[in-house]
Amino acid sequence: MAPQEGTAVFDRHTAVTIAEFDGGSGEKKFRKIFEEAQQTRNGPCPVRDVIARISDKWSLLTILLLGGYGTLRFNEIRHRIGDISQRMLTVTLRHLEEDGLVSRRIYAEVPPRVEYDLTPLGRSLMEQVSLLTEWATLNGTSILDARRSSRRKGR
Amino acid sequence: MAPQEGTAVFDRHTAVTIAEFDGGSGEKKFRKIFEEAQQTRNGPCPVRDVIARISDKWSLLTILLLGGYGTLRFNEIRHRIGDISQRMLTVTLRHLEEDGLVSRRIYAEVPPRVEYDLTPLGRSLMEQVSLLTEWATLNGTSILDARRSSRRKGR
DNA sequence: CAGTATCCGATCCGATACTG
DNA sequence: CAGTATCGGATCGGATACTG
Repeated sequence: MAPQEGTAVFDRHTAVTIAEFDGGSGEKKFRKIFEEAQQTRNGPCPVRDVIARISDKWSLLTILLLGGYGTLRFNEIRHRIGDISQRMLTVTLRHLEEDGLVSRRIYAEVPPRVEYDLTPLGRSLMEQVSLLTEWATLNGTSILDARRSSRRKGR
Repeated sequence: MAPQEGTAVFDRHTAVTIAEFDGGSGEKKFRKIFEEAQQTRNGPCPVRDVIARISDKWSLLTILLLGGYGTLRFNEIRHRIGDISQRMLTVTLRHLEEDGLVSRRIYAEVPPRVEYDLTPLGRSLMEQVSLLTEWATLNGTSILDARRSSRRKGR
């Protein structure tokens, strides 16, 4: 069980940690995932790209909203989210539409009516995101506690 | 099956979409998830908070890396990610540590040695994130294709 | 109703220089 | 080795005013 890939010599405690980790369920898989997420340096990579696109203040929330309520009009989305500006909702929806995650249907009426919905692709993403969200509701207080106690101890 | 909550009258196509969606697996659950993600307006909410914290360029990638390789030293992380600046790695790791997702062990040696690892909380998050990443590797090309064809069509 | 257009402050993030 | 400190450009995102 010699160290590889330039990792330093382990002390006893670390060795145990690594051993436990290696004994667990498929660390190779996670390594592969990370490596795939790394291809950006040599060319475009979907993982980093997806991360970049959903890493903003409103995308995930919008996807969750459309996932939960189905077809919605512009101002329905706006008011359900509540504290999103008109500009940012427009920008967010355009991005999601460009990526094929949200569909946009315009009805030639006066006053205009525009309906948004998740595409099948968007719905499949929403299912993953909802799992992440469930994790957050379960473990969010742990994070907030850790954050508070870390701040109380200074820095 | 009357419309509720202020939604407009549906045309036939939309009605079908909604019906299919309602007939599916538990849209109420997603509604609940979204509503929980909404509590921020009335007070702090874990979901929006977690979203805000991982919504940056490097957090998810760092979590994936530590998940895949276990204990790593500062420069090991740095070089495996490759294109992260020293400053951003420090900032990212401090945030993750504050939130109790990453542990930091300092060894009183010269030259200094600092080892990072996921905490159990961080590991459980990593498992969710890795699912999201698997989705991205599977569907990333669909997104890139959609984006490209949307850009080709102008705007 | 569903946007656009413009402005501007906040923050993110990289580059660089320095340090225990 | 593993940081900290400082600067400046880029981008994000809110407020406001206007429009088909």
